Amino acid sequence: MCCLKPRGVTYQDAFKMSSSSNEVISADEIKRENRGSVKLSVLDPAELPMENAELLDCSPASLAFSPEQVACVCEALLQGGNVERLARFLWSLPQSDLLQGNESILKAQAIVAFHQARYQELYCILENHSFSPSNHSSLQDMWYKARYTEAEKARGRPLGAVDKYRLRRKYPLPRTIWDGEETVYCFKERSRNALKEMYKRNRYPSPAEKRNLAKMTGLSLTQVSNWFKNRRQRDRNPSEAQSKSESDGNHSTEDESSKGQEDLSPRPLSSGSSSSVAHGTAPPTVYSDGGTTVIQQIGDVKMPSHAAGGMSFNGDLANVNAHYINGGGYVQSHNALLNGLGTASGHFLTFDPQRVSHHGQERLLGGSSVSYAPFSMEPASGKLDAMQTLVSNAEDGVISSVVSFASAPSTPSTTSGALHLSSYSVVNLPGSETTMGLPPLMLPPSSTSSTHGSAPLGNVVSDSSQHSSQTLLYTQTVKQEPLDVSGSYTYPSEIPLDQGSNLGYTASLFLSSSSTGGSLHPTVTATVTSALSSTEVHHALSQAGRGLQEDSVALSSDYRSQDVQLPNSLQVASRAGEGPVRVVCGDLDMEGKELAKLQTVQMDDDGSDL
DNA sequence: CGGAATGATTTGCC
DNA sequence: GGCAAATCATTCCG
Repeated sequence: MCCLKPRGVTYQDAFKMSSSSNEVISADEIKRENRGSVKLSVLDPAELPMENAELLDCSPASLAFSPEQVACVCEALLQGGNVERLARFLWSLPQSDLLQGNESILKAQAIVAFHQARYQELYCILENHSFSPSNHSSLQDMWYKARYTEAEKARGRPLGAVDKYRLRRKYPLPRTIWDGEETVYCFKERSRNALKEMYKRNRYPSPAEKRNLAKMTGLSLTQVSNWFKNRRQRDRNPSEAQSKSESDGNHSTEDESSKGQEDLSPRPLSSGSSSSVAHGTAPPTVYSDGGTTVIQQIGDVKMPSHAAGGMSFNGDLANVNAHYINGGGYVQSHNALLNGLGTASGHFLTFDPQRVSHHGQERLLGGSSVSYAPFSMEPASGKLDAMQTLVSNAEDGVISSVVSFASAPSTPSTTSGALHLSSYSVVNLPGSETTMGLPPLMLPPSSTSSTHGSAPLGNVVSDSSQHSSQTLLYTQTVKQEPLDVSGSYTYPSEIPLDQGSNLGYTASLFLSSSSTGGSLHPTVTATVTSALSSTEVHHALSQAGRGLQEDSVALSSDYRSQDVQLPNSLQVASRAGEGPVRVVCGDLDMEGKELAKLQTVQMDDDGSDL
């Protein structure tokens, strides 16, 4: 660990930072101001019956997240793409959390370092920790972009393609973020050989063969097709290049006489040079505007199948610069939504990154933002950190995400009262290779704080003095608005669908409570439309809710309007091509007090007519 | 979809 | 760095 970010910021500091941008927007306001947008209403914190006093003295230590939780938060924030908030979150963590080498945290640190132009730190992180292949692509991009940016700054002018190429040669990727497979002209030799082999046998492969070849090589079908097309073209007029140069009045370029056996003479890659170029395709584009560098796209999101399910933050980062709205965090543009909460409960909604297809290739678009809530409280004032909110920006109707956590403090003193995101569940869609949900970080049920506080809903333990606290995380991907649901909110309806993509949308609701003073039995009504079979829903619900009894998940025959005792988390997912999913979570009820009115999330699976 | 022309990158050499 | 060849991508046409 060479150069990890210097510490020195305390929870209090973190709180100040976040509280400074605290804004609570009422649901009504949101409704009014965001017609056609997703809205979420949350009860005004002020109405909560809690005595803040008791929530006050919650020492920072007591709010510690488990490593998995920290990682999950990082992932969520990463996915949202708001680096500012991610940075703040990291700052708020104790050193110990940062030093444990968790990949998500490291990744988060790297991203923050990158965005804050602390490149040495970035290199250090990347060079000294091994990252999983799924993260390679984005981290590689970061590595190179950092190099480019540095060089650009040093030279005071934008770099050309060749300049970048040279930098890549000069600063080869560390093996920690690269599988070591050399590439030439972006194609791995292995892939090229496979193509050549096939070409030798058949210059006109059938679609099926191309598909197969694409699968084998990890290239896209288009790339395979282009390769054959180019190859045939070269074979047809091998002299083209020559004539070109000749017309330029130049040397004869004798060379190409190689024609005949070119199959056997692949150009050796930079003789022995260990460097490499690791872009699969679609080289990143960096626009330099004045002093700032705007990343158009980080990483080729068009990942080869094996990398599917990898990070999605790359795309998100893309537009962060362009869309980020100062720390104040709140709504902006047409599709935002938001709101914070206060004291002991928080509810949140999230929208997620989006994707668009581009020439048949899937890419991620950035532009989402994240908000996270109180990771700390201010002991002195006892004021709970209000949830930060932020805007989710959407492009072309695709709503991006907002993730927020509402933390709940608890009792004074030591062991008890720790805030628990009691459960994390992440949807991992079977049928979807490119799920935009949270990464698969499953928190082992048992691993959560032993002491107390994170009793699953439904098994609520009543612990005298304590007040209930809730943590709710909602993350979700939304696209297009289907119908309207009873009193629910709606999404813009004119959202273009991405017919080409093959997405699975997921919605996950995390609700935890270290409640006390009575049972907490919020009810979630999940209305799932057409996307899932009742079995799937049942499975999702029961799986998600650890404390949930199987039989408490009542599924109606048409699996709609199922009322369930709120599990720790609820997940509903749709798979690509299965149609819209709608989830309505409402009527959270706690001790008779309505805490959250309605939370609606609708998901629509594009390309449903596959 | 394949072919031709052309654009943009990548690579090797000097 | 300049330069040109090699290679991959894109566009237009039939």
